[in-house]
Amino acid sequence: MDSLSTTLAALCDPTRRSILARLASGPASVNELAAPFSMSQQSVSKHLAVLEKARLIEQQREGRQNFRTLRPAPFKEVADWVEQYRRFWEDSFDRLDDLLLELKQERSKEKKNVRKARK
Amino acid sequence: MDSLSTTLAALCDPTRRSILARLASGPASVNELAAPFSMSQQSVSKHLAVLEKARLIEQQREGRQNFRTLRPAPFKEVADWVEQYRRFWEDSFDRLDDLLLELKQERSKEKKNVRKARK
DNA sequence: TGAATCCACAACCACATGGTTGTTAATTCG
DNA sequence: CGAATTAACAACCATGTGGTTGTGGATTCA
Repeated sequence: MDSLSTTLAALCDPTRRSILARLASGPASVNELAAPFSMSQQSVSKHLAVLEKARLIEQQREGRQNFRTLRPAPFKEVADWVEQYRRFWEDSFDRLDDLLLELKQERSKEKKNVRKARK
Repeated sequence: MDSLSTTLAALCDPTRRSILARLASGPASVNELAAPFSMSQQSVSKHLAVLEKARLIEQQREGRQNFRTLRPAPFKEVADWVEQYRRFWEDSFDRLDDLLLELKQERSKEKKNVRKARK
């Protein structure tokens, strides 16, 4: 699977996003990360494995404990991807209507050209 | 499932992102959307259903054809979410090291305080 | 009207995902 | 040393996902 798909798949679980939010305030051990959730440590470790495969976090052993830290790159990848669509949500509703109308007119023009080309 | 999770789950498939990219240049029918892929029309329709459940697209019937259009709101939701993490990827690597070092030091300060509190 | 086109619905299948429990290795502490 | 802590590994299970094929309804066109 491509990198962006892996990243988005890792991010689509609320437990994992919550873990990332915790890590945004600094590294944490597995137990610390698991504490807020009503699930087993093993389940949280599975989530951590998913986040690590997506390179959203990295490990750093210290004795018995295993600390996790954020890795920034995939976040930027997501931001860059969604940025392409900014014009859609930033235009006012009126301007969006204009945009869609414009696109629709281009569309029917193309259709006419196709018909013309067939004749 | 919450709205953001549904959106990210819809976005984590490359076929669906490709469909959205096509729709960014204007509305399209199911056949038009299915054409670039080496999969059945029914599979593409399933992907469209996922995108529609996430409110990333909407339908508009015209005779036999069923056109799809982009809906901007969920894109903004994703952009707003990832924006929280901007400071992590925008800081230079040196500054990031500083940041992590800083967080780490805060952490060990907390630890010391905990030990102090126990005494 | 009859044929062709567009597309949705349903059933089926292989595989991934998110949870569980049981266990064990490594490390720290008394 | 022996006990407790931390966290990983493995097996298992229910459910969801992404594909398939078969089918049929609505619409258009000759």
